[in-house]
Amino acid sequence: MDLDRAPDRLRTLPSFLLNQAALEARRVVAETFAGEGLYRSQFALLAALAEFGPQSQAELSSRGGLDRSDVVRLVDDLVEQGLVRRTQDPADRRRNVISLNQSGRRRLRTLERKVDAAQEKLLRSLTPAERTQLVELLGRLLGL
Amino acid sequence: MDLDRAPDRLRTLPSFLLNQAALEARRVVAETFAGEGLYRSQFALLAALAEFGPQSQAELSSRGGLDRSDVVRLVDDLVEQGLVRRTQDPADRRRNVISLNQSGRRRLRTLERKVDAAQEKLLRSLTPAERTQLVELLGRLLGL
DNA sequence: CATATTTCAGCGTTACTGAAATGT
DNA sequence: CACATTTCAGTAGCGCTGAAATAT
Repeated sequence: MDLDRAPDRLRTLPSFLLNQAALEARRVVAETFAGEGLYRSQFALLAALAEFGPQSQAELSSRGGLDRSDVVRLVDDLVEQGLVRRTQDPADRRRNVISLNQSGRRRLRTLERKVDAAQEKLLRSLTPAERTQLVELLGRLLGL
Repeated sequence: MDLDRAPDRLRTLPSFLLNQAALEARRVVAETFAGEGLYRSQFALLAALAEFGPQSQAELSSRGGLDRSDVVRLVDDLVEQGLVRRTQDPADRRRNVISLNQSGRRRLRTLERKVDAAQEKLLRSLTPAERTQLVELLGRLLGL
């Protein structure tokens, strides 16, 4: 990337740095998911399901920071891969209830290990304290 | 976005937070550039030209963190808009030398003001010290 | 009726790939 | 010859829009 040659105007511009850092993150994490035949955003879906249990696509959408219409396609694919189940909610027949199955739970555990390894690679130039700081600052920026 | 409802697994995952923060940055900054009829990456080109003077597209590519092939199209557009000149380098006829002209310099000044205003908006939940810290951490992550 | 959920078809931007053409 | 630069055509992923269908 050679960003050390970038103009000062960019090297200190938060929106630019965030963009470049996100790109780098994407590159590092992409390797993991390419090998798994999954999209990165599907990890968010699986994680939300593991943490909050069966839920509607609308909930998955807001919890994973994903568009409602993308959730449809991503869940389609997860169903095809046998990682989740999609059933109609009897209490509100507009809703689909998505739930993790055994295979999904197993797959998530594998992914978590690989995703964590990717973070390590991404953050290798930061000390543990700095990593915490970064997470904290980003969280605040996002209103978390 | 409602990311406060996100699972812990994501709320503390650096690659996820970087991605979401970059998205937010893109949303905020996009307003500026939509109104200007320019792409965000063209700002990077103009800034590099202002700071380092006339240079080849290859240099612009590495300095702006852009792909060589995208630089072609972005410069095409900047030429059309009359903001830069593209001339062949007599010393190495493979190269194009891109240079800012008056109109480009003026336009850049306007953009800088608007981009700075957008940063303010993006970072409004952080103190000045925290903003500096964030820039520092991202710079380190990127090897700057 | 207004509102919520899912689904579909399609768009714009972005980063990228591979290869050709040209020149050093 | 190996290598660098520009250009072109095309791809994939991502975030998003608008509208239809269904249900509350």
